[in-house]
Amino acid sequence: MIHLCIEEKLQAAVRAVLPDADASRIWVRPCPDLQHGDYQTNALMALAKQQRRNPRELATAVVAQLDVTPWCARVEIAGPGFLNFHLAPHAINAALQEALGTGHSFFKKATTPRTIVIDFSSPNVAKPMHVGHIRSTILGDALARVFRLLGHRVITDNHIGDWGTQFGMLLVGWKTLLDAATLERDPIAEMERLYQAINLAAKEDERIREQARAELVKLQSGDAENLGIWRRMLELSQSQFDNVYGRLGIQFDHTLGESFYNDQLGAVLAELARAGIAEESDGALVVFFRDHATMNDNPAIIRKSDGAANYASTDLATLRHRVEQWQAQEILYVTDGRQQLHFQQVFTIYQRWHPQMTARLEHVWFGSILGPDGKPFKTREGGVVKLAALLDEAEERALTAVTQKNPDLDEATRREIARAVGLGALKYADLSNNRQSDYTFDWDKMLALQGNTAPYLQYACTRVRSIFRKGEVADLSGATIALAAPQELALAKRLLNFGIALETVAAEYRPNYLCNYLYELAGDFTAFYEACPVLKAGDAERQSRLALCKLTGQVLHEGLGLLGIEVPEKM
RNA sequence: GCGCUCGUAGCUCAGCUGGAUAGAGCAGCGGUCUUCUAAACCGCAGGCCGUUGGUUCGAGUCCAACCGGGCGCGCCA
Repeated sequence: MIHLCIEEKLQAAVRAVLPDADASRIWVRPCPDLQHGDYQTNALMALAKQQRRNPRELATAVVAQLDVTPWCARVEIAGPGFLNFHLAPHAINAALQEALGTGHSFFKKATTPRTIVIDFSSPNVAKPMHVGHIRSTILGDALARVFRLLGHRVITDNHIGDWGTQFGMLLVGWKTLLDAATLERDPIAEMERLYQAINLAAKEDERIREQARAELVKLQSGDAENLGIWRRMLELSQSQFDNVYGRLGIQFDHTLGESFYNDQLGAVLAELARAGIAEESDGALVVFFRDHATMNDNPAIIRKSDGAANYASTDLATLRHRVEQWQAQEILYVTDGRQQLHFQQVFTIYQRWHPQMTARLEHVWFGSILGPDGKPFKTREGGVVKLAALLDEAEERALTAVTQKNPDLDEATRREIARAVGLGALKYADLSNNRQSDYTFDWDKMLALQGNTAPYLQYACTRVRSIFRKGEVADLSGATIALAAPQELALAKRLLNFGIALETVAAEYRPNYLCNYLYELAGDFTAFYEACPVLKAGDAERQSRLALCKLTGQVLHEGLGLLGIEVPEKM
């Protein structure tokens, strides 16, 4: 948090020099090259440009007002107007010692906590969860964890697809083709089979299509039998969801699916029509964006011409619920990038509907997962990759690797390690990419112990733990830290920047910044580990190095935890 | 046609309000285990950052045009 202290002083100095300027965006970041210093700001150059001043002169004036004595040994003006801050050794030591004593890891809680709703995962009832749900699920969970740690009030909501036209088909299938034994054994597979069979039959046979429509109408009008079947399908699906989320270590505060908003839709649509926001067009209720720069050609249908609501109307009702009932100040929708237009429309409609609304709405979108051929990821047979099967394979592959490496461990231990490593690898592969990029799914790459992978980071953790297992280490909370070797200094300075990584994740909803940080930290630790013996060092040095190990383990563990990744004791 | 997005090393990817010599991993080449886990580590080599213009003291990053890929665009979600 030293950087925040420096930043605060720097901003104060800028205000002293330029009272009218906006100093809030004058940030301090780690120097990309430690040759130049530990922290730098390049923001004075931008400010100088804006103020039409000479950048070096401005920098000189700011430095004259700047007092960072407790933290910095010196401050330099460099190049066209960079400010480079060189940390004072005792400040680094003090920060590390404080973290050792408190167990608190180099970040600061938000001074003004926000209420943040995060909408993610959103699987469909009666269908298997598949690879298409994984990015949303993992990204949403990681973001929720980061915002919680930073002190925000986070509400996670699983907006499941539990209503809609597919239930007409499913009901017909349930009533005519249901195999009770299969349903007992594998309910999701059976429901999927019913849906596919009826769908196929309906393509050939108009009567089946008519039957499905009739069953849907009955369901929607509250028919007891159909509602009962629907509830049963919901229960069966929920236990599948619970199973997958249990394996992934994910919990939701709410699971308010589409059906939850059914009885609000009529009123929502009526309000939008009455307010003149929506209008009839070809029998549907539609919102136009006639004076909008890019959406003037893309109207949004909020009620179909057959009178049924669709996902736009449900999303509007959902949004209202989150703003009004939960007092959300920020709502994140973690979905596929293909829904950008949809959310732009929903957000715009809602702004027209509730112009006084101040909540920040963000579509936190992500790209596709591609197979080795560069096309959307499928099974060898060209089918959808089911999520449960994907988790199984991750664990199996990790088990093979662990067994090769450590054949002496008993099977239960190896399976437990494989679980953490396999699922960790799967999650990390997703999180370590820029979420907006498409990424190529590759088992070997994600499970590799070299490179920016979960196993590499977990391995670094086990090396730390191994030291403590062998070392019989006493309490380190009062240890004196002295940093001599360059690897010790580099590691120590990296530790200080954990909070910056968290800040950038939160600012841009991008967990890959945390991944990059952890990878760099693990790299620094490895360099230290290679160069600096810990247990064999002399007393004072041993204490200091053990302290570094402890803090590294603490930050790695906490960081991986934020990504939903567990750390095995051995691997 | 309109819109979104991507184009960085042979491959897979990073690149944080525009900033200092563009970074990793794999693959390639060469090294390191009587020493805290060598599925580890170190070194070498590898780049007109799609093209062309523009803005700027400074552009992989911003703007425009073009080339090439992916995706979206009235009753699926």
